[in-house]
Amino acid sequence: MNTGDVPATVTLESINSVTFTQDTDGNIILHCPQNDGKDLGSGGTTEPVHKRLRLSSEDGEDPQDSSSTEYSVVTLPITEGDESFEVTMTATEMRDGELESNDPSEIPDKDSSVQKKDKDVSAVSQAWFTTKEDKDTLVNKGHKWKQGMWSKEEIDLLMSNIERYLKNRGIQDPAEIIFEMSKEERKDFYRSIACGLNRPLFAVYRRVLRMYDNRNHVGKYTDEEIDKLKGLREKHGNDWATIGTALGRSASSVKDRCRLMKDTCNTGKWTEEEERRLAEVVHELTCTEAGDVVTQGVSWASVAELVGSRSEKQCRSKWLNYLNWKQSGGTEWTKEDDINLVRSRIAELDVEDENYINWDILAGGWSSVRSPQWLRSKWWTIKRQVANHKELPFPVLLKGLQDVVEAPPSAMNKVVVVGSRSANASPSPITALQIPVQIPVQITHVSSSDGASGTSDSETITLNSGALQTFELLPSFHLQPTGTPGTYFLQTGTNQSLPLTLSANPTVTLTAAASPSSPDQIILHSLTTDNENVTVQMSHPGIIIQTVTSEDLSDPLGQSELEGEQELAKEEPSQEGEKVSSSKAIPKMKSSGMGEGAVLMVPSPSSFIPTNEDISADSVLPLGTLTDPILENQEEGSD
DNA sequence: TTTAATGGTAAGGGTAATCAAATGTG
DNA sequence: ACACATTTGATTACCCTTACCATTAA
Repeated sequence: MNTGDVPATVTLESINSVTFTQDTDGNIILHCPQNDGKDLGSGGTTEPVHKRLRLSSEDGEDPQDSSSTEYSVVTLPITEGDESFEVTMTATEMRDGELESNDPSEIPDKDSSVQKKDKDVSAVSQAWFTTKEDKDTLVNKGHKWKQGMWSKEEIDLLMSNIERYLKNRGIQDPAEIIFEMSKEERKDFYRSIACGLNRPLFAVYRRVLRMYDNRNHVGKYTDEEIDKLKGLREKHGNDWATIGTALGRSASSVKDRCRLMKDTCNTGKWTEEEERRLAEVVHELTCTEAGDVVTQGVSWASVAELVGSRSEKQCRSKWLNYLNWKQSGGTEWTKEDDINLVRSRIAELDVEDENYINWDILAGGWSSVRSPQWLRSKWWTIKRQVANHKELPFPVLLKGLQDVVEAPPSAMNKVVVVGSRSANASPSPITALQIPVQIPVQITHVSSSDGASGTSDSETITLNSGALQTFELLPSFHLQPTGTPGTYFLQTGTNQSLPLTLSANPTVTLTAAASPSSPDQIILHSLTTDNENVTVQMSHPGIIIQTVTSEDLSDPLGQSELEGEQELAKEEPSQEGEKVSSSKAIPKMKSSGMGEGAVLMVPSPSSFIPTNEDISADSVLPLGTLTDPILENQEEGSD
């Protein structure tokens, strides 16, 4: 909730090589390399220094109650050729009790000088609790921590923590520490790398083991492996470690694989008899009756046992994604449900992170929802319509989707525009502020009325989009090649007027209008459609229009940017036609040789203009560049 | 000897990506 | 009927937490 924003801005001058990162709660962590302040008393200490910034404004502060003021980074303009940078921060009032605890008996600090301020997060991240009591204790003290899938931000932080640890000790490969060192030798490794992560230590530990175990993420099991696995299972039972070693797979991997191949398993379509049995068993084990909605508290292992012909996962999947819904009188999911989900249900929650969505509540009493789990996966298919959904902060993504779900299905196409902050920006992925809206444009031909890339008022660039559209950029926009074939910056040479209007019949014309935000480059800023016109507002530096033509599909860049594009909005007969306000603004593209379209990835509607309030989580300084082995590393390394 | 911290295992609920069959569409 | 695109159901590789056990240091 950013309702209490105080317009306090502070300019900091950074000292050399200090890095800011931000944790999942929006706290800013100041990372100071070891040798910078090499006093720090205890000479032996080699811990990296992490400081959670807690800036206090004079008068907002009331030390009496434990309310405090949190600051978050909102902008980081980086001036080139200058060591310094500016950090603009906004102050946010914290409600007391949320994270604060003045309890002096908290987990003791071992390193008093450095980490004593980490009371909130560290109590969690520095505790190896696994028992119910441990958790209850912490919960009772008012602590909260994150569960579930790790976000990209968390992984990034973890990686940078690891990298820093390695650097400090001159170690190259984290696997050395994790798999070769004795406990003694790697003392405090896990504690160090858990800093800033609001997760229990054991969760960090688990994740790290998985990440760096080369026998994990091996990929699909071959038939030979399956055979071998069956044999090994006979011989070694549930000794997964031994079986794993013999197979060159991690213990958890072979364990999971075995779960899928219960001895007498049917595959493929369920028979009516099987379905009947499944329902019967589920209701019996959960003491419910036919027609009741049952989505939790089911022991699927037991269910599978009783059903006999299916594995636990098959049973669960069948039940949650189909059978329970069918039996309790569910209705079909419609396009309106899509809109309802995105524009109302989720939006009303006003949560900052997807992880805070309670799908159980959301799914309640919604007859076309098959189960909370199913609804969640529905959300996933919706958000994948946004090509760069993974990089977008949740609120930004959500806002952008509000347009996407209402757009006529034909407005979606396999189009990708990749945004970038500026032409010469570092390769860091800066797509934080960009809301993709996809416009079916295929740029098959680019011509310029005069060769001089300049500011001639009459310059016209035509993007021939095949059957449907032609883009004309007026008067002095131009496309600047980026070096990647088919990828351009859309650029203005002088102060251009914005927004632009894009009319779609049959020529799409970008027309300049009022005041610019950037003299050089512009970004599409909003897109609205009424019957005939598509209006695009533009501002902010840096946009790449990447075209994806049939020929380009073999291009590696094109490929990678296209991933996850399969399920773009479907055409819906829409019986209640009048419900949806959007009409067919954009005629469906004939597939006459069109292949794929081009995609524009644009920042969001005008309400979303990246003013400072909207910039947050991703506006952190670049961290180190340690790659995530899970994502990056498919080949073998050390073993 | 106890006890707390740390490190570890198996089980099982879960997610997300992929494959394949079914269905829709011009 | 067809050629195809899209949707949906099924599968599976991988993720995460829980419950519990083992070892070690204090």
